[in-house]
Amino acid sequence: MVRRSQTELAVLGALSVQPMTGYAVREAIRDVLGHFWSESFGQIYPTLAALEEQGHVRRPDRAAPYELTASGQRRLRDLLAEPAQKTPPRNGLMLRLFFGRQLGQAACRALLHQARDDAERQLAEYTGLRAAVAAEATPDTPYALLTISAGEHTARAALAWAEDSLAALDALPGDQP
Amino acid sequence: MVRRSQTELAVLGALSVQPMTGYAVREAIRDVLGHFWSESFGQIYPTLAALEEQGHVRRPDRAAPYELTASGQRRLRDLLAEPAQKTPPRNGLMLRLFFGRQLGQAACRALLHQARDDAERQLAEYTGLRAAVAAEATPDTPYALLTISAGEHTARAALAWAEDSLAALDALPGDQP
DNA sequence: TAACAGATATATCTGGTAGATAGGGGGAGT
DNA sequence: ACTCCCCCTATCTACCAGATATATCTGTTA
Repeated sequence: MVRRSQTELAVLGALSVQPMTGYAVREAIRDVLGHFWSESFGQIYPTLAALEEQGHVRRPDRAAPYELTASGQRRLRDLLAEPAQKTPPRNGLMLRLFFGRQLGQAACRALLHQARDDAERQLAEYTGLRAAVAAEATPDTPYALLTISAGEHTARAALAWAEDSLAALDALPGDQP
Repeated sequence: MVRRSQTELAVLGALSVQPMTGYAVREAIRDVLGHFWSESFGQIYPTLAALEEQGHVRRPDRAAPYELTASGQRRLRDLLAEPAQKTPPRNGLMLRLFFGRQLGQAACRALLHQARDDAERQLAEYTGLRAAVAAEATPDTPYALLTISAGEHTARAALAWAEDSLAALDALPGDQP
């Protein structure tokens, strides 16, 4: 199976909202899609160049922002319809907890405390984000709320897991804090 | 900041359980850490060669499995103590749902159905895994159960989110199925 | 016994990807 | 004029996944 570049879809999607420079594409992806997607300059600029060569994206002049062409709009729809390829898991926290006996019980507790705090902070972020997005009702709003809801569910799950796990570690025989 | 190879930690961790060939390392990572970690041959073989050169890993002869040396054991502990670097998010499902209006409501519903089924299947997997791991009690078992619990929490959250989202889409004005 | 299938094992290549780095240009304040 | 500080465009290195090539070993079937 051929590996497909996922950057193309994200860049076309960003430009479907409004014309932007490469820099602004990166900002938009970080600020708007940041909780489930990320792109780096090293990907964005070559992708924009390739898209321009294929006519999916255009710049009135060298200094103007990139804008989607009709063919780019079509390309976006095609890519959206392709099945989402899932990225292989790589969770450094779990890797450390799995070898927790060798890391030590105290260090594991510290990791879990951090995970709990992270989840709490994230949950608060999503709550604020939900309010901001819900405030301005557009045809796209319901779909954006779907992705925010996913973040909330995930953060709440992480929070509950961290609490459970701290309790489980406390019940373990061994050096208590 | 220097980027650290995360493969090194995973390979040393696998070899800390028992001596293995490169092929077996890959199998162990897939079968035991598979729900939160993955490695490819393209990473494992060069990493093993580098670890051997640094003396962290040894092979009695060319055909024997790799085994951890004392310095490798130390290296493993050092890497475990390093803070886990989180991988940037890249969720193709969310990317598609975010641009759901352009994808179409029916296609979004199909994606959510698939997500719900995936979550259900995963949850069943974790339940089976928990039973298998809990059956044999070793000093490492409680830590393995922590990572399984994380999977269960995440899968349950994904399930609930998919149900919620399907309901939200149904409540949306537009082409109903 | 020969042929075959399938698992084990090692290695390499291509191309996607992250993160660091470098530097040009323009506006704001001093 | 000077010099920050953004905005903006790149480029490079290292990391990484997945496909592929190749060879050996083992058990099964003809």
